[in-house]
Amino acid sequence: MTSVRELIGSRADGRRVVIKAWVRTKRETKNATFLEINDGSCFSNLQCVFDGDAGAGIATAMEKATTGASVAVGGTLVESPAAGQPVELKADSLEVIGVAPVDSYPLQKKAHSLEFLRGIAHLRPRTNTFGAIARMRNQMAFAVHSFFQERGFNYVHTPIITASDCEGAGEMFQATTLDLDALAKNGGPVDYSKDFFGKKSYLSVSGQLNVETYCMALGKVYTFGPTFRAENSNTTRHLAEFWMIEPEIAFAELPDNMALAEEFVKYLLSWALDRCREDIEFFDKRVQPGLIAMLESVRSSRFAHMTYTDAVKELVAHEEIFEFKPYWGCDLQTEHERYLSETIVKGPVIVTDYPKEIKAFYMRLNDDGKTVRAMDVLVPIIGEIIGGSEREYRYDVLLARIRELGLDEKAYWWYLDLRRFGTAPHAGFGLGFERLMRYVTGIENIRDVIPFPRAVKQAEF
RNA sequence: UCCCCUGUAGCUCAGCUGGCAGAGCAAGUGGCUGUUAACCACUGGGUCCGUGGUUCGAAUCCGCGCGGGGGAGCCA
Repeated sequence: MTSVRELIGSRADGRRVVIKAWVRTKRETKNATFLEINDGSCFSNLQCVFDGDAGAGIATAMEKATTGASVAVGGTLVESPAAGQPVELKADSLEVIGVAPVDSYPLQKKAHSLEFLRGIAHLRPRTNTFGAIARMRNQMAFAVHSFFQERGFNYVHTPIITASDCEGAGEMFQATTLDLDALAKNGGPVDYSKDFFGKKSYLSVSGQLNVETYCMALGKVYTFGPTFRAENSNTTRHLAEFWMIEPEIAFAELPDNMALAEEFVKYLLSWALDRCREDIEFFDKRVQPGLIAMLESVRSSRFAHMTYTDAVKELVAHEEIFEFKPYWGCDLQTEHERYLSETIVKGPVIVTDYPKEIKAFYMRLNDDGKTVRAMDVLVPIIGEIIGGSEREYRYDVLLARIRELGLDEKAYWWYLDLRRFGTAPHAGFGLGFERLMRYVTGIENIRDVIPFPRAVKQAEF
C-alpha cells in the first residue's frame, strides 16, 4: 500500500497511484480544489489537486470529503507548481470511504487546545501534534532498545503483578479477584488466603529488585515496561500508569552508572534530533521554541558532577530566593533542582552522595556512614529525569539497613540471597519514559505524551 | 493531600461597581483566488456547568456539588 511518506519522498515521475488516507483540510477555488490528506506515515500531508470541472461524480464525493473523512484518491504524482510542497497528486478519482459529518465530528479545520483534545483521546491522534507525539514515542522506544542491544544488554521482562509489598517506591494498586461488593456487605476481616495468589498482591511500582536478580546472572540487563503508582498526585509530571526503563550492570560502581546514564541520555537526544527531524521541527516551531537548540547543546555538553553536600552549599549561598530554605539533610525541592541545572551549571548535572535518610534502603552506604551512593540526573526545565544508585552488595550492611529502617527482613529473603551467593558490586538507574517524552517534545503535560493517560480520577478510554 | 485559578456558541475567549448575550476561529451560502494557519461579504448557531440563595432584576454576588487547569508534596 502506498503511503504519503513514500510519495513525498519520491520523484514526481508521473506514475499513477491510489492512496488511502484521512482528509485534513479542503480548499476550494473556482478552477481547482485542494484536498490535503494524511495517513499518519509522516507529519506532512499530501496535497491532492482536483480540476474545478472534474465532473459530477467527483463533485458529489467532494461534498462528503470533509475534515476527518477517510478517502481513496487516485491520480498521478507530479511536481508541484506552487511553493509549499515538492510534489502533489494530480487527482482524477475520489472515493469517500467513511464520512465525518461536520456537525458532529469534534475536530475542526483549526487549532485546538491540548486540554480539549485530552477529552477526546480516541480522536486526538488524528491531529498534527498527537500524530507527531505518537511517531516520536515509537522512535524513542526503539532508541531505548537499540542503545542497550548495541551494548550487549539483555532485555528482561520483570513481572507486572507482584506479591511482595517491599518494592518501596510508592503507593501500590492492589490486584485482587476477591468479590469486594460481597465482602463489603458481609463486613469483617478479609481472608487473603482465598485471594488468587493466596496472599495480597499488587501491581508493580518498579522492576528493579527483580531485575537485580538477572543482573547477578547475565551481567548487563534492562527492563522497559509499565509501572503503576497509586499516589494521589495531580501534576504535569506524574501518572498512575507509566513506562519505565531500568538498566542494571554488574561489577559496576557509581561512576560507571553515571557514565552510562550520560551516554544514554545523549544517545536518546541524538536519535530524536537525527531520526525524528520533521516531527521535532514541528515541536520546535509550535510547542517549545528553541527546543532543538537546547537538545543539541545538551547532546554536545559534558554533564557536570556535584555531590549533594556541594550542591547544598551552593543553594545555601542563595537561600534567599527559595521558598524552602535548603539545609544539609533536606530533600532537594523542585526549585532547588532547577536552580542547580538552570542557573548554577546551565546544563545537565548529576548530583551524587545523598544523605541515607532521604534515599532507599538498597543504596550502597558510603564510608562516612552518612551518605549513600545515589545519583540524580537533573536537566534544565524538566528537573530530575533519572534517579539511580550503586546498590549495597555487602550482606551485613544491607541487612543492618533493613533492620535500621524497621523493614520486614523476611520479605527480602530472595533479595538478600543475591548478597549471600556470589555477590558483586552493581548499579543501575530508572528513567521515566514519559518524562523523556516531555523532554524531547517540549510538551509540558505528561498526560499528552502517553496515548491513554491514567491518573487520579482519570481512566476514560 | 494542600494552595491558587477556571467553567459563557462546535473551539478559544471577552462580558467592568448586578440592568436586552458578544468577538475571533470553525460551519453554511455567495464572491475571489494554484490554494496551502487562504482571503472578502453575509447567515445560522446559547440549559451562560448544576443546584440553592440574595435582589425589582444574576452570566455577573454568596453557599453547596460536579468538571477542567496550574503550583506544591510524593516521585520517574
